[in-house]
Amino acid sequence: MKKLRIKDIAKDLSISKTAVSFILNGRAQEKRISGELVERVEKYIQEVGFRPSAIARGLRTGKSNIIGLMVESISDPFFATIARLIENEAYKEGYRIIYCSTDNDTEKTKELINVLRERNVDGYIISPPPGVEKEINELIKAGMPVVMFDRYLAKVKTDYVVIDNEFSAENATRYLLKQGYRNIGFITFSSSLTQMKGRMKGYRTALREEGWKPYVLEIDFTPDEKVMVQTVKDFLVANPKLDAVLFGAVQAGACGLKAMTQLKMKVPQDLAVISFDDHDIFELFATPVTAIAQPIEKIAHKVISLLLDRLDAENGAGVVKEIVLKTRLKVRASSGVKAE
Amino acid sequence: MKKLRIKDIAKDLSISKTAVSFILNGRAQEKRISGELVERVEKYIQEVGFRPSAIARGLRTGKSNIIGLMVESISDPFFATIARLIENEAYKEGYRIIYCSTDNDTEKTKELINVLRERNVDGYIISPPPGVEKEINELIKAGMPVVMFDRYLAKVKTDYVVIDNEFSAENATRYLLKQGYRNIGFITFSSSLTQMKGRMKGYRTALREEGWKPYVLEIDFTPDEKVMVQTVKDFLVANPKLDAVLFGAVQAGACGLKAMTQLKMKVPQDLAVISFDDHDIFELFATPVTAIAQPIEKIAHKVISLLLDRLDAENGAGVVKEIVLKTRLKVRASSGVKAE
DNA sequence: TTGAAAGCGCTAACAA
DNA sequence: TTGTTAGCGCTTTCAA
Repeated sequence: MKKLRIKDIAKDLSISKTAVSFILNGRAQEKRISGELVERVEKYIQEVGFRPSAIARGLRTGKSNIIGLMVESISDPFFATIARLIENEAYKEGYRIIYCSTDNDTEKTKELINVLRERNVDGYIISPPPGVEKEINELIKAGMPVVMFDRYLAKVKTDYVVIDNEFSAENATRYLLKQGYRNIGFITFSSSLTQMKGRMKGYRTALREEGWKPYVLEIDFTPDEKVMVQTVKDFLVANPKLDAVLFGAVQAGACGLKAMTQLKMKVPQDLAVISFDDHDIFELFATPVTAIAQPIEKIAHKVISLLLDRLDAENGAGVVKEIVLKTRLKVRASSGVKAE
Repeated sequence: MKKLRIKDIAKDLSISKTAVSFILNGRAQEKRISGELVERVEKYIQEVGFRPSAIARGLRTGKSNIIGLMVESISDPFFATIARLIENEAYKEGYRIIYCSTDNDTEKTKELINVLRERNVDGYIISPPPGVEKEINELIKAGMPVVMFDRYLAKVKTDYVVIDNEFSAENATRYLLKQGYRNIGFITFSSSLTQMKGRMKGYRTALREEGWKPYVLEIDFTPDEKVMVQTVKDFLVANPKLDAVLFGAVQAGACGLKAMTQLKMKVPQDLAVISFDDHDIFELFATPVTAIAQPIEKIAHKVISLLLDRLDAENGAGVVKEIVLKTRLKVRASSGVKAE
């Protein structure tokens, strides 16, 4: 049973290719094709399980019905969850997803943009590394819908969805201060990205305004987690005065908790903890960890809605929408009042 | 700057379309095109950033260079990690990935297979739900390379990569028995899939041979985790004799640990724990949890290698490779010797 | 080495 | 309502 084409269907049913095509595309009524014929064709198509070639259609129409999703790493739980939610909503609208992991690598991302481009994807959802402004702007200039999330690029004028990083970090830091902690560290991955800069800024602001000194550790990301855990351990040992720490991301938090466990530090007695991103590890840690929870569902929903809007719009351009969502501080035992 | 076509390149360089095409496909030497010309064309292509349309090429050649990846849910950390590793290796070989989450839903999966089929994907990596034997067999009959993983379908004769579920579960159960536990429960998601059946069987075998009674809870999966946690709580409360429990999957383990935390049960004093799949939550739990770790890298590597082999082979058929990998019991404090 | 031309399967303008 | 036809951009055969 070889693959059928529209032509075959038409021949089998002794009707025209055009009619089949119109019926397939739901334009039967518009083209005034008899309901009787429509039914006959649909029944036949059903029977033989005919599926028109998306490739051929794509070549002809210039639409691929594919959305390119570029994230730092699809295995990151935050991005994996977003990917899942986006997939669901996109699917309902007839779009499929091709994903790429950028590793936050500028050159790799440029290449990946080209890869998606040659596949004629209809729209892009990008959590961009720094340095790809030019490439994304070219995409936009070529009329492609692009939505950024998690971070944005100041020099790229297109929709984005982010959280209020600065406020969230400041708020969490102030919370620690209110609980009685004074020497509060900030541990995060080194990054020039907007979201990390915002978190860092909020942390520094809170401390500065209250007159306390910042202690910052920027971890270089490596695939070998042990190395990163060791970095955190060294930092904690080198700064025994610390009584609290804010982690800038879930992986930083995971490394930190492992480091603290290995150092046999008690939470919150030896060190209070708050981390960005909520995750099972924080809920289940020996002392449940206070987390700055991102509204993941809302982020995913906004992202795909914005993209679908642009996809529908046709007319390109339109107002640029910059969405900033609020986080929620989920207070748990790790940030309890300082005992002394 | 509109999109270039091969034709434009040829015109700009005053040479033939054919030459450009051959050079693009690395067949210049074979076609005895002068090195000088090749260089000139490559330089120009570089300069203007020309990328041939993958769609047009796909239509012409029948190859899409896309691999379809179908997993239960891309947000599941196990599948997300696999997806990432597969992406990397596939990318090196020039393949891109379209993913779909099946939700383990038979009808949805059938539809998704068709979706991938109409996109002309070159190969399939599937972690199949039950009931899609017919559809997958059709794929295979049509000459499509298919590799299954995590579980397999007995009635589908194609490559697969799984772990030794039965042995792993039996081994873990025996370990608990050796540590002095006697009333050992098994908590898992309800499933007729091979991997879960294997785990169940191994668990039962160990208990039967040692003369102890099984206690099984099969959780119905729901997106609302609270419901599942409650189910586990009810089960634990209803079976106060339990002194140990084996979780059949990481999510079951997560639900279980949450339930136990809420019930203020101490591990391992009130209940010893071992879970399938290793994960940060197990490492970081108040009492670190013994885990049956799957060799994720090896699984991903095997899966994509098998698929690439088949993709290269052309000749279809070939011997069916059924790979069974070993797991590793990572012993932690949650399965310490029973105190009494 | 090069050029012409067919055709992958589909859509859609146009004519009937 | 229906049929014809011209491409979409690329690969590849064949002849020059």
